[in-house]
Amino acid sequence: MPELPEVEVTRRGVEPQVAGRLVTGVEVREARLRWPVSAEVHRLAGRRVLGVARRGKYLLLDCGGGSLILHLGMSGSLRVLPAGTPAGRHEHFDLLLGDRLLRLRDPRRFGAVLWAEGSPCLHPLLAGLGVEPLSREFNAGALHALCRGRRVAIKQLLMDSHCIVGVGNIYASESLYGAGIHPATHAGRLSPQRCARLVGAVKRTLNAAIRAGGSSLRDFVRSDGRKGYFQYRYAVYGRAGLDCPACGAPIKRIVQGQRATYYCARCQR
DNA sequence: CTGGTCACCTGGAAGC
DNA sequence: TGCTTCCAGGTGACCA
Repeated sequence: MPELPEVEVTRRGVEPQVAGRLVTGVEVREARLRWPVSAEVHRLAGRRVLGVARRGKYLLLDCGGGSLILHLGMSGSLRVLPAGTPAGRHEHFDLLLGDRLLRLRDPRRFGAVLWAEGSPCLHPLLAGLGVEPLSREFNAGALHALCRGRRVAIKQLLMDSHCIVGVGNIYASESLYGAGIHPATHAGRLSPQRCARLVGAVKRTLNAAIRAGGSSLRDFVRSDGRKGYFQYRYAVYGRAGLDCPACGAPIKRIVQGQRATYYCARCQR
């Protein structure tokens, strides 16, 4: 379930384990991910990992002069393990770093392992990305401007990575609940005041999830193998028919853009 | 440009 | 028990 919080939790776990280390090799056991693992990835040996950044749901391993781009898709997770640890099913990629390795497991293979020469932000997949929701640039005015003239449901706009990065299906529902906004509201009809409430709710929701180590519904584990526990804190996601924690009304489930949305019809208007 | 739909892939749970 | 159907964290490509 890697949305921004899971990717950020992964980044924070991975960075101290890999920064400054020399790449001693690469193992690709399955190259058929969302895109074929790019050929340049095999030539990483000899480069040094300088740091680990995040842009939206992408992890960027800065190798100086280029970056390894990792995406966890729907079911991916990254772990740091001792060198030589045998690989299990769905463990498609290892970055070897001397006495340890960084391993990608991704059962559904919607993830990606790509190489970006030079600045990763110029890569076609990253160049068109929207605002980082935890940055100062994501504020009421910015959200209101993004919404202007748009008829899409606000929930779908929140999830549109060309507008705002990192907010996926879980945290979109949770944030709209936090803001008291009905998920089907046309984006262009939100007042500046409601945009301000939504910005606050998104930031609070994402930060709370990061503090909880993310959500572990099925596949996600942190880089040390521990699970996150934000899934126990959901107010609405996956809770159709159960009581709203605030008012007790039954949580509703609708489908928007072929994705499930959960909300409280009493608390969210 | 906008909004809507489809595809990619695997596995777990629910239904019959 | 066994087979079928549905559903799941993402997002680029394609269409009208």
